[in-house]
Amino acid sequence: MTVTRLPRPSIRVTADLVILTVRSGELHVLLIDRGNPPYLGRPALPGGFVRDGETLEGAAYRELAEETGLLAGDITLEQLRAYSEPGRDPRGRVITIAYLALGPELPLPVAGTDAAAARWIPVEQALATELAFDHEEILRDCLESARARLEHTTAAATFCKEPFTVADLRHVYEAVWGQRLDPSNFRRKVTNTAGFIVPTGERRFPDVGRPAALYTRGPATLLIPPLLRTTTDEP
Amino acid sequence: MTVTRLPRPSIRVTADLVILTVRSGELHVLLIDRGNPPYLGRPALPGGFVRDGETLEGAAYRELAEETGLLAGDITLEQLRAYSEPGRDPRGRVITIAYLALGPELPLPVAGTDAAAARWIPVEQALATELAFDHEEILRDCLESARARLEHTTAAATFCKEPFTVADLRHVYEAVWGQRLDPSNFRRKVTNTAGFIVPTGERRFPDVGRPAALYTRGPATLLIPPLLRTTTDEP
DNA sequence: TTAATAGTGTCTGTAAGACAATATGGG
DNA sequence: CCCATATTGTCTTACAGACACTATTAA
Repeated sequence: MTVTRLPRPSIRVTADLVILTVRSGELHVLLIDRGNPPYLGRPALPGGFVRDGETLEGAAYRELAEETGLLAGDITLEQLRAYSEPGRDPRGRVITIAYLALGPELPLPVAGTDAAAARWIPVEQALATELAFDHEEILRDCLESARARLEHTTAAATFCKEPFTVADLRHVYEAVWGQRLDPSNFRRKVTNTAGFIVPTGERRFPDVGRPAALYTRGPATLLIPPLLRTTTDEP
Repeated sequence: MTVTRLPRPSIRVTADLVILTVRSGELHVLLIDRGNPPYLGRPALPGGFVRDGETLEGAAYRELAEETGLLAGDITLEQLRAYSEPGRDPRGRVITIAYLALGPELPLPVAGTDAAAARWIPVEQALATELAFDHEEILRDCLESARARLEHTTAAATFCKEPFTVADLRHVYEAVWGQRLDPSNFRRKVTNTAGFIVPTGERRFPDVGRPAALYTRGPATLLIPPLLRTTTDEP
């Protein structure tokens, strides 16, 4: 039996970012307009090639800083999955690892990058648009991941600028899940989960209605028991 | 302002497999002994380089077939995550995407591959061994992923050769979670979850004790509500 | 009959959904 | 006072954990 030396092709690797934030009660994603071929001028997820001696995480945080000015301390990126269809990039063999970030009302993206423009787009609108590459699939996968994450972790609080009210936190769930939640039951749930939110003792006085107590993020990262969506269906 | 052309290094990519099965009530993982440097003779996860025109999934299923003779129809692989530390492979820049497979009592691995040997090792023993590369970290991550998967999906049934009894299914949970479950409450849970297991009407007559009803896997993939471990702790 | 395992029934505490009731601010 | 929102409380149902109890086979 002859042992054949298998081909070990060189592959270029990118880290692409799905950066989500809630603006005016609606979930938005950061998109750029591509400044180079292929898909010139087409909306796309920010991202770029991994450099020598750089981890995927490093590349993802570098891209994040270039596009938004946000540093690693400001926001947490989480690896989602790899996309490897041979034909997915016309330039050749490119594998992309997608990263998901959840942030509070983020600043407008910085200019001066490769991208012709970078801006916040409501996710519903983004999904109705023709995105570059297979970025629609990546965005859909990240969305489902983000929705599931809210069920089992305290990640929703990272969408909130501190200090925040229980209603602020609830609005995050409502925006990401696209579903209204009962304010009373929601409050009971989050206040009974140790370490989720920590009261500051301060209050916020809105234009109308009773003032609300203010909170900061607590040390817990997991929600036990989880806070489940009511309408769950097969994937 | 000068635009610098960024380096876009070529990277080699592997798909590595964490194949788990339950043998004699204990969770086992498939390991090979490396037949080439680096880490010559050291136990490692099976896996190999992605070829031209091949997806990561394709490479993973090809490796699976080469190592075990199992085909895509026999077992499902699920992508876990990518490992990209620059120094993780002494041969140069190699990024690995890990795949997780859960299977019923699987056949002994086929011989005649690169690997000097392939065999089932209890996971506790594998974790106490010095594995090649960063495979211990990959194995730990896949283990935690498998444990979490049993909580929210019907994946545990894929560990069982059909037809199986409720006790067979319970033994899977006990092996993967490393924790005893109450037979009575476990039965109530799985039989009340629509589409998890389907009775065949047949029974199995063991050497000792009352015969048990036999089941096959049902169409459901998600467990709603989930079947949670009692002892859950922060990651 | 006994040993051993399969399977059923019951009690109890926790938590979620629905929703009423009360509190507290600004007009 | 009225409006809007925050916050508390109550009732009901679902379900998990503990565990007693019954059923069915082989030896």
